Amino acid sequence: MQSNLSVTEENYIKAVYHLQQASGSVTTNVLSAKLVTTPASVTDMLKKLKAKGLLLYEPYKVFCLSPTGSKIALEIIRRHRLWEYFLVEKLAFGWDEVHEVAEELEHVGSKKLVDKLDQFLDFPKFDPHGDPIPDCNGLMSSVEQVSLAYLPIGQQAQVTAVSNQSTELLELLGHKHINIGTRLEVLAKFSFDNSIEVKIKDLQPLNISEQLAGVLFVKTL
Amino acid sequence: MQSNLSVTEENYIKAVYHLQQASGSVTTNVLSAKLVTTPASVTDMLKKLKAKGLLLYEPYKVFCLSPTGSKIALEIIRRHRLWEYFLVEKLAFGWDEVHEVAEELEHVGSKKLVDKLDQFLDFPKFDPHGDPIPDCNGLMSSVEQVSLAYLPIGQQAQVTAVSNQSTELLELLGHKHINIGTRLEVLAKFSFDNSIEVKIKDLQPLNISEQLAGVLFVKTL
DNA sequence: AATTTATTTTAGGCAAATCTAAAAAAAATC
DNA sequence: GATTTTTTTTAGATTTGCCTAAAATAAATT
Ligand SMILES: [Mn+2]
Ligand SMILES: [Mn+2]
Ligand SMILES: [Mn+2]
Ligand SMILES: [Mn+2]
Repeated sequence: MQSNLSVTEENYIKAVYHLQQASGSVTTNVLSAKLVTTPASVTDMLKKLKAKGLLLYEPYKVFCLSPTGSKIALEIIRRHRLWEYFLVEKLAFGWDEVHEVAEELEHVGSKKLVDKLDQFLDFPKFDPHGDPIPDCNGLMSSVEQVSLAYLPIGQQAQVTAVSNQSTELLELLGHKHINIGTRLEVLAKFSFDNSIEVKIKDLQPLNISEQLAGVLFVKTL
Repeated sequence: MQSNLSVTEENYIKAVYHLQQASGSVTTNVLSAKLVTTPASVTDMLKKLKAKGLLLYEPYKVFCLSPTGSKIALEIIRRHRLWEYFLVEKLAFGWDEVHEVAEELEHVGSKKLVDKLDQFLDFPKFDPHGDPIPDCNGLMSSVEQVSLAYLPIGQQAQVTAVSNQSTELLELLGHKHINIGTRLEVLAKFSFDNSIEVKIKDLQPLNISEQLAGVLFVKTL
């Protein structure tokens, strides 16, 4: 069950996955632009990935990942986003300086390492950029569900989940009259402390701290 | 000042360093055995490392790392041992299952990553196997200085350092009459809790917990 | 000192990943 | 529908790291 792919193959698979998300299928030219390489190099790799059963590809046609390929892509993305979360939350990196390093760390494939890292980080659901982190089975929150911290001003949303079940968190949510299903609107965001002012119907506007916003997940309305 | 070496080149440099430690200089045959490769492949790489100024090498002679090569070796070893420490102390790996993973993580070269990891781990001086971790300048405790946790029964030693300056630690050391310079002998080791019984002259035998032994560094006598 | 043995290097080749230039196919335009 | 343009693939090289087999050198034996 271990796939044993080269760093290059993994980077190709991840790139195909991300381009698919945007447009359903991918072309040689688009992929070569994304990877900053030549179309000829891409064609070489496409044949290789097809031979390994990871890509559905016929010459001159658009292509997409096979089910196996998609599963591997999600493993790589899981590693990438977990490491990003680690770098920001534990090593005090800025969210804008983690990508390059995660681009390397994502290729350390030990399943045990990744699952233990996930546990150490308390199973985060979103990376520092607000992108969902696949769990150990490749499942992740739908992209509609995002951390409250990433909503723009004026956005209306409904609380769908909290990433933490501690009594401290539940106490705070009770005090602010916030529950799963609560509808709210972002009134303002303050860069000084990254706090957010939100409006809940029939209540006074209230302030959400950076810490709280980070663990509150909502779907936009 | 960034060296930008391949994983293979880094593994060669590290192997040369370790073999040098044992015997002062290295031969093609010995290195090929260590890296499980052929002497011909080693010769190829030796020429490449010489061309890069990392190795002092003349055909048919023994060779050793240049000052630059040594510095790079210490950076790789620093990364390897810091990751091993991280895996054991933060991710709850067993000390016997970290080497393979660290063998991969050591090649992620970001200086910022490594120094922040070091800080996050509180600047550990020894890895889980008792080997010293070079600091950000490549300096490390002499191999004579080891954690008390790694001394065999019957060994006499003298306390040389503690890896932590907390008041809690100093309080405990005061209570046990242990100072820098204190001479002791290991009487027994208990695998149940990894505690150690030591004898200090003119005092009753006393028990050192696993936690305390881990931060007490000694030189053997 | 001559011969045997061990070590090391060279020569030539292979696989992976890349490139440039040319050919083939598909898409867009007239 | 024919022609131009774009996209994609193929052909042939290059670089890195590795191999085997043969040649060169050094070390050990007699
Ligand atoms: Mn990558
Ligand atoms: Mn991200
Ligand atoms: Mn390694
Ligand atoms: Mn170690």
